Amino acid sequence: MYSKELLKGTLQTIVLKLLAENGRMYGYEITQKVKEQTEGKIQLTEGALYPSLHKLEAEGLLVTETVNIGKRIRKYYSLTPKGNVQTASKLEEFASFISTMQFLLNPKTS
Amino acid sequence: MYSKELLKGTLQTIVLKLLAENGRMYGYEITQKVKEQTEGKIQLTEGALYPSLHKLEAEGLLVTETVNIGKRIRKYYSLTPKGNVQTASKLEEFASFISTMQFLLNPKTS
DNA sequence: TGACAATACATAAGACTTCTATATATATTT
DNA sequence: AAATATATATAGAAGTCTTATGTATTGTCA
Repeated sequence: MYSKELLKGTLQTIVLKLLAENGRMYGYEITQKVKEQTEGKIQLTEGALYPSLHKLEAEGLLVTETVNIGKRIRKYYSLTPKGNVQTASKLEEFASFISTMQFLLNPKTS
Repeated sequence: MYSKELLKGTLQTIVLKLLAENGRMYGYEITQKVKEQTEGKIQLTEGALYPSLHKLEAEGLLVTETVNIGKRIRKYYSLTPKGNVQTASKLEEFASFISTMQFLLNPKTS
């Protein structure tokens, strides 16, 4: 598990990318997928995830779909066209940021 | 310039690494060095840098040295032994975080 | 069948980091 | 003489995430 600060600013990017890849997902599924794909190194907390999802929805990047699974409600999130565009630009920005940081922190080798 | 959020959590790492590399530096020098080395892509603001330096000092990772340049005061910061240890571990953590993120955001190619 | 863990949603309060704006003062360039 | 660069610093605000908590259903194991 990484120090809390590092993850800041990357949560939205992670969520958007996962949705772009998987079509539609629900909150709990996202936390599990991230945990699984990072071998537990990144674990999203619900207190961070849900506000973030709601914010992305309010911004028009996501839409929701409510499905009843037995007596339980499940809320699926998926990207809007606007969300797709944002995802691409967020990923680009992150990639560029990483390469800048790598250069800054390791000027001799990269 | 990157979105503000991305930088969060990396400022301390940047500062520590620069000090490890350059021996001792003063605040303004740090902002200029980062700007120069990243071709303006990362620009530290004073409002972020000074509180961060003070915090690192309070934690015993940095020590200060005040020097008079003419009538102007200049405050040099340098790493303590504890600061050196922290720097190494921060850099390691960051490298690991980056590789996890790259895997997560681009599972096909990396 | 009873208890516990996993699934699934969500919010409130607070911590922490960083930004914007502001203040102060000297040195250098035009 | 004015503007810009150098140099430190703080206050207030914004934003993100954590911790803690709450609710309810479903599955598993003893």
